Amino acid sequence: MVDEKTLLTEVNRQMELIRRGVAEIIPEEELAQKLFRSIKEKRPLRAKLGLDPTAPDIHLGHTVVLNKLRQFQDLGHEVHLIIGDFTGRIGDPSGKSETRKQLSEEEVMANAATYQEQIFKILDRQKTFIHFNSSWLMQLKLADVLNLAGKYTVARMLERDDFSKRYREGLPIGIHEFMYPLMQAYDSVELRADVELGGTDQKFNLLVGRNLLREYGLEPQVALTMPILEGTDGVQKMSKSLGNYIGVNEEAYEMFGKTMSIPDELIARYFELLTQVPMNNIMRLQEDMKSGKLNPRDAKMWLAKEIIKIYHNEEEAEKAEEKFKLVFSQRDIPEDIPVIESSEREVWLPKFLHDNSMVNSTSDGRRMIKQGAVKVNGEKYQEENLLLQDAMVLQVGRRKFCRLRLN
RNA sequence: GGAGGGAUACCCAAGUGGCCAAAGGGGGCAGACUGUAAAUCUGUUGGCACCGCCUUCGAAGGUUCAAAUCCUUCUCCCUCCA
Repeated sequence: MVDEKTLLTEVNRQMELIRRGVAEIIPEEELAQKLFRSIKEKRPLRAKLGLDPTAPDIHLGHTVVLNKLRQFQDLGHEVHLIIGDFTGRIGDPSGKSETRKQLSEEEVMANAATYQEQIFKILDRQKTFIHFNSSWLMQLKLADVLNLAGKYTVARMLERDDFSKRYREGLPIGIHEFMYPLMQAYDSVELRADVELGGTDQKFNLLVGRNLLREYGLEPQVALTMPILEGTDGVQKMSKSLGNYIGVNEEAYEMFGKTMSIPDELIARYFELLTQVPMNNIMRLQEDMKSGKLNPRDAKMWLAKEIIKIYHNEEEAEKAEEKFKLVFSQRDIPEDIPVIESSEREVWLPKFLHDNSMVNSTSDGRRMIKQGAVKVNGEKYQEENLLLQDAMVLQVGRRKFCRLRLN
């Protein structure tokens, strides 16, 4: 039997780790209580995360929440992922900007599979449970649905910014839209979730879950929100459609470069939300950058390596750094560049570059040449015609290279 | 059901007969600088063997020497009224 004091120390230790990077824990004391009981009774907490099955490509923005889940696992708790296949299959006819397209069962399953493959780069497979919410939502009869709807009021639904704003402005709100938070909340009921995680944009939904559990006479879940990560542009949230993302499946060198392109101000935030580097070290790093002791560039290189270590490995991280330094610091030509074959001797460069997808069009090619962006064997080349030689290296801009092979 | 407003390049947005391949901003790309693919500054940003030609301003027709701009029809979006 463990004494109370040891228990409390452990609770505090876990709480401190869990607090890292979070936006809000609602309410914090309740989480501490749940932890206390969990440790005392040796019964892991059930941490829930809902996933949308429409976008199976995971980027670092998604990993902010996943990392937090992983942390729960490392502290001995369980992760329950809910694949929202029900809504995906029903489709969303209200569709504000774009109508959510209806997915077939096969598509949902395929997406879920890719999801998992990527998610387990972060989560511990042993402590992860996957559920499809259609398995219970599909069973509900109209009476059940009405019963569910009866647990909430329109006024409470309108608390959500999005709804109240649209209501005020006279924009349409589909009645079924009120059902989505309730369905998500119902997932928590089915699961008996202890804590549900999500981005800050999910706060309302997480709280509906909390209230609904109470309505069903169960212990309310704790809502834990994580910040929305800015993309490599440093302003807008990371998203695939904005093209400011770093995907977890990307090559190491690509990850390295993209990380180097984030604004300096974002370095500490990325460390905090994307790596396991201790907070003390991050604070020190921040001070050193401020005092000029540490070049932000070097901090970013460290960050890039830390990120690559997670999704690839240490060796890849080192190699990516080497290559980056070679290309950008020494302005040298890397070894592993694509080889293009040609049987011609003399070519018109704009077209040749276009044919080999080094530029977007011949016009673009001409512009590049004019702007001095084209190099042949490392020398700036401003002519439009070029005599090809075997093993010649062509370069457009800083990072597009190719080596010729004549045949 | 009625009245009105809108659709322009990757995005936002000017232009309401020729000077429009189409202002401005964002984004992208490139150059300079910085031993950063940060910041800053500059250039560039439809295609084509290119001082010329071809295609592009929601779609299709029409008027004109000349249309993003005027006319007709159509599609979609929005606002107000019922």
